[in-house]
Amino acid sequence: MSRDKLQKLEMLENLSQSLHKYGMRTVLFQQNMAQKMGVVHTDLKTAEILNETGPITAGELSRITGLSSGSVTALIDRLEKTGYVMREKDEEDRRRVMITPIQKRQQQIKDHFVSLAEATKEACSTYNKEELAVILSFVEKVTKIMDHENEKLMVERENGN
Amino acid sequence: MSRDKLQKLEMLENLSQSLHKYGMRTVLFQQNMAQKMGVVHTDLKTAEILNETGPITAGELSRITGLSSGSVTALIDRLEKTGYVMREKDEEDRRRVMITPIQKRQQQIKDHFVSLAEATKEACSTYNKEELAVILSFVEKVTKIMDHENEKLMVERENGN
DNA sequence: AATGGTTATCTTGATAATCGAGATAAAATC
DNA sequence: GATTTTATCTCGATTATCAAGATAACCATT
Repeated sequence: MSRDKLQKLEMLENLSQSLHKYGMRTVLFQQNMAQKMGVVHTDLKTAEILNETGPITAGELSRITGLSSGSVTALIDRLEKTGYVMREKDEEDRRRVMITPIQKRQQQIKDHFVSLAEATKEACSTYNKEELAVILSFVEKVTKIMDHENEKLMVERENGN
Repeated sequence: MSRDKLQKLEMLENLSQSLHKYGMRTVLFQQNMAQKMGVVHTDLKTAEILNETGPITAGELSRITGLSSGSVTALIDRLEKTGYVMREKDEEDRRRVMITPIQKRQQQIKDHFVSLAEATKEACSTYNKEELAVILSFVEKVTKIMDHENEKLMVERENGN
């Protein structure tokens, strides 16, 4: 293998490890933030999921979070009580319960992430447009990979470990 | 503001949001993985912390994880029982208990992340060395930011919310 | 329209992770 | 040497989660 190729492999390995470290910090950050907001880690996680997906059913929430149906019911109870979401019966299929995020509360959550977002934008402002385009493509790429890996794990779980 | 500048600001905002989405998926991934491995989310998180820090005291673990001292004791009990760590009395300060990760088990954890790491490296192999250098610098940059934000949250917590 | 089977959510009792306050013991400070 | 602080552990209470079963709506077949 060429010297150039080896160098690149090394960089890829380096990148993979750095990304892993970053991921760990993200997990810690979310947990710290939940604690600051006075909610359980699961609750913040769920609010964030709903923020991205919009209204979904309890079943979908169960699948995404990996919680049992019973836990999801309790989870929704908590989120409803604290005003983050509301239950809405689906008129199409009346067994279904749609979980709808409440805008006002969602905004309050986002406010907590402002500091992080600003720091990120600030730090990345040193990159020029071409570099930013590369970085953005990278983040979107690894996001897709995460989606794929998560899908694999969810399917495994459904087929009984 | 110039048209160019506006475009860049938009890209930065876009990047920040994409990164947030990626973070959410990382959190879900770790939770899914913990479930697959049959351990509590906290336990995997702790094992990963120890993997990076090396041996630390119970107190430091309490600070990093945000758990109470009582919970940390129980946490270490679980990790010790399942062979992930061992307690070691610090001879310098005999109140202290050092938590030392056990290599063999740590490796077993890493094995679970191989699929993700390979997929990441594969996907990023399309970038050339210059691009990879930019991306790597970016990841290291946002990791530092996360460290800083986490430190802020930990200090807030210690000063009673 | 009746039946049986599947799907979606909720209910309930049990388990266990976490908290919080207090106990113990070692170190640091005066 | 006495007091205060620090580090961990112990233990009872709380609560998030699970697992299994109940309920109710949908769907397909007859």
